[in-house]
Amino acid sequence: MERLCCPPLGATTLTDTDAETLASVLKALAHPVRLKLVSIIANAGEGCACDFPQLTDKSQPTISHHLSQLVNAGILDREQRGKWAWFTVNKDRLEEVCAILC
Amino acid sequence: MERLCCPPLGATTLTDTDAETLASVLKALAHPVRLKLVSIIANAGEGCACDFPQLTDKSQPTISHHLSQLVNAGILDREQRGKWAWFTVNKDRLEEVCAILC
DNA sequence: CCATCATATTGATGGATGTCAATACATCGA
DNA sequence: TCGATGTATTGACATCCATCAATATGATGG
Repeated sequence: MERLCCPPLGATTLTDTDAETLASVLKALAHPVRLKLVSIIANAGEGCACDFPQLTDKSQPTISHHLSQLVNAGILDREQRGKWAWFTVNKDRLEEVCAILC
Repeated sequence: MERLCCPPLGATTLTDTDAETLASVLKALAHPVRLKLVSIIANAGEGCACDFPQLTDKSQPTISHHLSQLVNAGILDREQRGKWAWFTVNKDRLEEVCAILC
C-alpha cells in the first residue's frame, strides 16, 4: 500500500485530491462496527473473520463488507489460511493518519 | 468540551458506546470539504466563515452546515466577532483522536 | 426602529451507505 | 470429484447525508 497523501493539516492547505484521499481513509474508520473490528484485531494481534459475526452481532455478509472497506483503505491486511481469512492491523497506516492530523 | 472517550484501540476492545462516540468524531472529519476547512483554518491560525464559500466553491448554507458539524464534534471552536463568525482548530481534540488511533 | 449584511435553519432532492437474505465462489477433507 | 464449510457477491430496501434555494435569525450602523 502506497503512502497516504500529504503533510500535516496545519503545514499546508490540503489540495482537493489530498482531501479526497484522506477523507476516504477516515471514512473507512468512521463507523462503530468497523472501529470495533479494528480494536478487536489490534488487541488480539490478529483476528479470524469467522469470529466477527458473533463478536459484533452482525450478519456474515455485513462483516465481510466492513472488512473489505478496511482492507481497501489500507487499515487492515488480509491473509488467507486455508478456508479462513485472518486480519491484522496495519499500524503504519494508522500512524500516517495521525501524522497528518497532528 | 469533555474528553473524547477511551484508551488506545490496541489497549482494550472498544465498548459499543465508545465506538459510537469515536465514530461520530471521525465522521465529522471524514469529508473532503470539512478536511479542507480544517486545514485552511489550521494554516491561517483562524478563519472567517465569510471566506469559506469562495475558498471551497460551496454555497453559504453548505459551509454553515459543515462548520456546525465540526464544532459539534469539538474539532473547531467558534467565536462571534461582530457580524462575523471566526473559527479556530481545537488541537487538543485532534490529539485525543490520535492518542486513540496510535 | 430600520436597512443591511453575515450566518443559521428549513425543505426538498439526488445520491451514498448499512444491512440482510439469497446465492455464488473458494478451499479443504474424504 | 463431491459434499461441507468459510467467505464474497448480488439484489433489494431503508436510512442517512450533501447540497442548494428560499427563508429566518441575529448583529451592526445609521
